Amino acid sequence: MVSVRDDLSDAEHNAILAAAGASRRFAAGKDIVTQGDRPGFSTLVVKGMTARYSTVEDGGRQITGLHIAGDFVDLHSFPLQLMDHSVTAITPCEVVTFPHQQLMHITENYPHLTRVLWLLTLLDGAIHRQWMVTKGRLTADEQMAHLFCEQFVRAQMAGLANAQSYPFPLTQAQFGDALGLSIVHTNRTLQRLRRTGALEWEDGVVEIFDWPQLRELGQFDPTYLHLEKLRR
Amino acid sequence: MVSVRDDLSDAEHNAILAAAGASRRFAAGKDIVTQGDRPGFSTLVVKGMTARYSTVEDGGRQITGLHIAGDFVDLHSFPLQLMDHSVTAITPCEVVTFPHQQLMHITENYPHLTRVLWLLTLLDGAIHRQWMVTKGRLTADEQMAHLFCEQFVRAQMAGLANAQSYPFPLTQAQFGDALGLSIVHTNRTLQRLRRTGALEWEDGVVEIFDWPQLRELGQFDPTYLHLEKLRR
DNA sequence: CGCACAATTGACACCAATCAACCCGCGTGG
DNA sequence: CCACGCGGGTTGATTGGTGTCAATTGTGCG
Repeated sequence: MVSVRDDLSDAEHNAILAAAGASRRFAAGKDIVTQGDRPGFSTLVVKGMTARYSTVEDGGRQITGLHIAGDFVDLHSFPLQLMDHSVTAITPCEVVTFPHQQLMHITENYPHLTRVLWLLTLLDGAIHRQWMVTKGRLTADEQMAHLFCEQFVRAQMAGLANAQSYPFPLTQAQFGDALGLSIVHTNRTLQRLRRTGALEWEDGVVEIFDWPQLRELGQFDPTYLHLEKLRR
Repeated sequence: MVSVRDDLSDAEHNAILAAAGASRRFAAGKDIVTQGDRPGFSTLVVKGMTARYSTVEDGGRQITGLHIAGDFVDLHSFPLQLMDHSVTAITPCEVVTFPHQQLMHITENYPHLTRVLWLLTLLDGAIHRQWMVTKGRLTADEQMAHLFCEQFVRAQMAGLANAQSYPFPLTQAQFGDALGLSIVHTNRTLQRLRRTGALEWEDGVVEIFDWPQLRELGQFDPTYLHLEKLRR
């Protein structure tokens, strides 16, 4: 979402580059971090799409976040240490790890950069709250429209979107896990959305035909994505 | 939840005390911060219960978090500035404000204390994720049992609980807004829970009769509350 | 006394989960 | 080459959970 380079001085930029550790690749479907881990480093997505998820007793899975290039998927594990959920690769992924020791050095020496990292985790929290609202108080159609809107804006911010389309390489089952819906109902809801003519979703690409209508359907207001600049 | 004094050195403790600003009181039902505000300070609850919430077009309300004594309700507004949701007083509340200028001073001079503040916001995020999971993948009964469990543990951590009971001063309508259920269904779900004999909820107090059963019902695993200590 | 609010109950409609098929494209092995 | 399995998508039928509408009770308070 927000590139970590935003608003950074040269010194800060160099510090974050120096903190980067190993590059790693993950095949689609592989876990990048697993619930219960104490990873010792945090992971920045460089290429591909990842999902945070938790499972429940009956085997159900809930995806609690989707992350694309430029997102830290587990920056919270730096202060919290223990992973309370898993992160999996939706597509083949390329990531860079940031050892917590290096992040510690940053927090000891670069207060503004520390606030930027803090802010990145707060954006996740803001998105979490919005998902709670859509899950709790919107219909399946509205919720789905909202998620399509959100992902469009986030893809734009990451520079991954075209004027009217963006990559969205989920299966409908995964999409349903993010929405908290069954596969069947996800499929039917998607078909209703398609019939509105607001969008199409094919071959991992969402194409928006009628943005005002989609935004209206999903009651989408991007304020919670905090597109404005960070306080220095 | 976690008292901000945990793990703090004397110097850090003094710094946080020095950062405290005005004390304020709010009557039940009054907003402490409102969506769209740029408060310029963050608010720590000293007494009473507060709720974060957002509203949707049809007038529906979703409560995205409940906060008790010891919780910062809008610490995220320090890095993010703009409030993307509102916070209201469930009961009469006493709070202390921390001017962002003072928090800025802390982040410039107390790296470990900064990480503690960061951690507090990350705990909110972890709870958000858990709420998403219960909303998306558990039944109303399970979700309600889970919330009762969570609130019990959090009340214990704040020193507000007795051995088997804790204050829970919501109306059923507010409780339903937190669960994402209608008032009627909230009431019926509560009655089913009561009939299990696991708990009672009367006059703003929850009394737990059968903790193992309640925990089992709600599939409650407190890992996500990160009860362990912060990395120094 | 009258009123507002919280809790509760019944009847009903509807949204979404489940179960069960089926189609399709693709890769693989006989 | 073809049969087969498999994952992803789609559809129909049915069930069940949840929302909505409406009404009632009880309580506290002006």
